[in-house]
Amino acid sequence: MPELPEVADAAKRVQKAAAGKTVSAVKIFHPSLRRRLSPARARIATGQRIVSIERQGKHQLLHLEKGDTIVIHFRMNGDWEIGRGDEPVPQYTRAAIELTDGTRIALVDSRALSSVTIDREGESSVPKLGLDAASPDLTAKHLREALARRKIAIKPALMDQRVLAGLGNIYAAEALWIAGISPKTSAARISRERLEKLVDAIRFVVGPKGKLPTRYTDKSGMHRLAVYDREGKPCRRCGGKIRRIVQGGRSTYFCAGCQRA
DNA sequence: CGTATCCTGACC
DNA sequence: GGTCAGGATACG
Repeated sequence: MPELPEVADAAKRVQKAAAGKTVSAVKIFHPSLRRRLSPARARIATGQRIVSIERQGKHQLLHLEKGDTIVIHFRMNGDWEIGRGDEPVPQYTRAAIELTDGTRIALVDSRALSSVTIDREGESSVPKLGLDAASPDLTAKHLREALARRKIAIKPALMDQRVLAGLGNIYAAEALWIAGISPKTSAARISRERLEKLVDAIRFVVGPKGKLPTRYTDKSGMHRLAVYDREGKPCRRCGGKIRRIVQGGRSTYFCAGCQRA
């Protein structure tokens, strides 16, 4: 569940299930995850109370009482499944945070690309991120400054977490369709007027803080998408054919009819 | 800038 | 069997 609203929702669920409680164990089940977070490192969390939960872009931070932090990133497929430690682990559980009250926060991820790290006090494995895409502080002016001197197309620029934190492949494409901007447009050369439209579109796809829209990215929400995964289908706005191109190694879907450079 | 890489599953 | 996948990083 990789896009920002899903991560925000996941962070809320873990907040509800874990805030103020004490970690009994962080368990790592998948070998590739264990390579990055050794059992010894995972034991740092044992016995510590989770004092707060924070989201930074698509990273979830569980702050522990001694100043250490568990940092989770779901990448493509990760999600939480919250249950009890005495139940069998869900399918595709790659790691789990178990709490002394019996709660188990399972990290499920069929592809096992999610990451879990533990930062000691003063360390940070979270890279430098741009303004959160759901931030009320996001303005056309801010976006213009963040995009200035970027010699890349707007679509990959929007996905660059240093420009704006939280937008992924689906929502970047959807926001550009809503704003009527071609994904190939040079990021630094978008007019102020179109940036205003783009900001509105970003607000729409990630939703206002605390009031997230129906998920686009689960099965029931996918049909709401205007361009993503709709290659060859008609554009809902102009009837043009939705096209697929590759930018930065990722699929970009757009309507060549009504998304102009 | 492009490409490979980390993984597994779905689909053709 | 091959290709693609909602992400991000490392490297040429």
